[in-house]
Amino acid sequence: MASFGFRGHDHTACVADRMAAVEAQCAEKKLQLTPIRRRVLELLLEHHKALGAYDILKALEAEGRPAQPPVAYRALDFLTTHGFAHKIERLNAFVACSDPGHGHAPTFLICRDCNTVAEEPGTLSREALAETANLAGFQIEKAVVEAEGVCPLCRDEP
Amino acid sequence: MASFGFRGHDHTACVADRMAAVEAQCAEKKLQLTPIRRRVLELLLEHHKALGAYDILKALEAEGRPAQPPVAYRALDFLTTHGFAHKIERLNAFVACSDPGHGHAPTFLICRDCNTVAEEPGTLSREALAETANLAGFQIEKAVVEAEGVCPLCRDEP
DNA sequence: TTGCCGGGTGTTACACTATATCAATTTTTG
DNA sequence: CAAAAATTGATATAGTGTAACACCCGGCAA
Repeated sequence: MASFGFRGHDHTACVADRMAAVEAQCAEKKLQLTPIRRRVLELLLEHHKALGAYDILKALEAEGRPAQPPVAYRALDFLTTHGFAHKIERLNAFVACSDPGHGHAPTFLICRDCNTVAEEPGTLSREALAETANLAGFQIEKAVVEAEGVCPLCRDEP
Repeated sequence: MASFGFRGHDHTACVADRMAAVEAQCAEKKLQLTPIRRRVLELLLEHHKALGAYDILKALEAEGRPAQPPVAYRALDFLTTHGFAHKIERLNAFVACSDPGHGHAPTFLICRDCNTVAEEPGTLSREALAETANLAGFQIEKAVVEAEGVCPLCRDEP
């Protein structure tokens, strides 16, 4: 069984819940959750770790729906633009957002062994960041924290 | 005149000072600041913004010292490994470190117009981060904040 | 001296990541 | 329905990064 936030959980229900939440948001905002976009999001949720665009293409091919790179990148662009997924720059890979529709300064805990990514809210003090930015006259539009290390599962079972 | 931290400064002196500091550290730690490594660091300092590996290769070629990609990546690997430069994942580019030999959780303010990068210390609360990590049983090895926005120069002169 | 060994460099070739472009199709909207 | 907009399909190519091997040069031990 996969892990989420490095703790065990009912993954099947987890995926279903998140899909339902995204569907609801898409309906509300009149966004088109097309079959491809939907499937890509499901893949991210199922694997529950950072997947590269080409991992997704491989998965699509494996299930008899081969596609070219732009297909994956367009779906991922849709998902990230609307906050349903995030790009982990450090890995050139993507993860499903754990809490669509909220905050804008997530912290990612990235395991360097298994590439599992836990998304935690609010490590970054909004005040501290705003203060730093103001000091420099800089206008922040978005900010992320990427922390790399070892997750508990990989630490215990090397 | 270029800007540093979005404020004007004596850039020639700035470059010289930083080079001297890095030289001192290399001498102390018995690191080989070879001509190529030295030149790459100088390029980063002179431009004072994020440069891609291929930007550096172009610059080297322009000054009559053509080189292949591994040359740039090796130099950059040396510089980043020893804390003389940082990689900005968001840009697939590199900047000289503004304060070699210190802290490990820098905040980068990245201008989306001109790619200038300001490195500010300590926006990220070590305590908050440690707390978040402990909560998840995660062992952090390094963390960075990458904030994207508009620098004062680009905001005033669009 | 000789020979080894390690780090650094030069070079070729290749792998991985991402986007531009245009045509074809579907969906939305007036 | 017709026009406009959004999505998809497909080809080609751009941009980023590394593997692998040969070569050179310095130190150092036999």
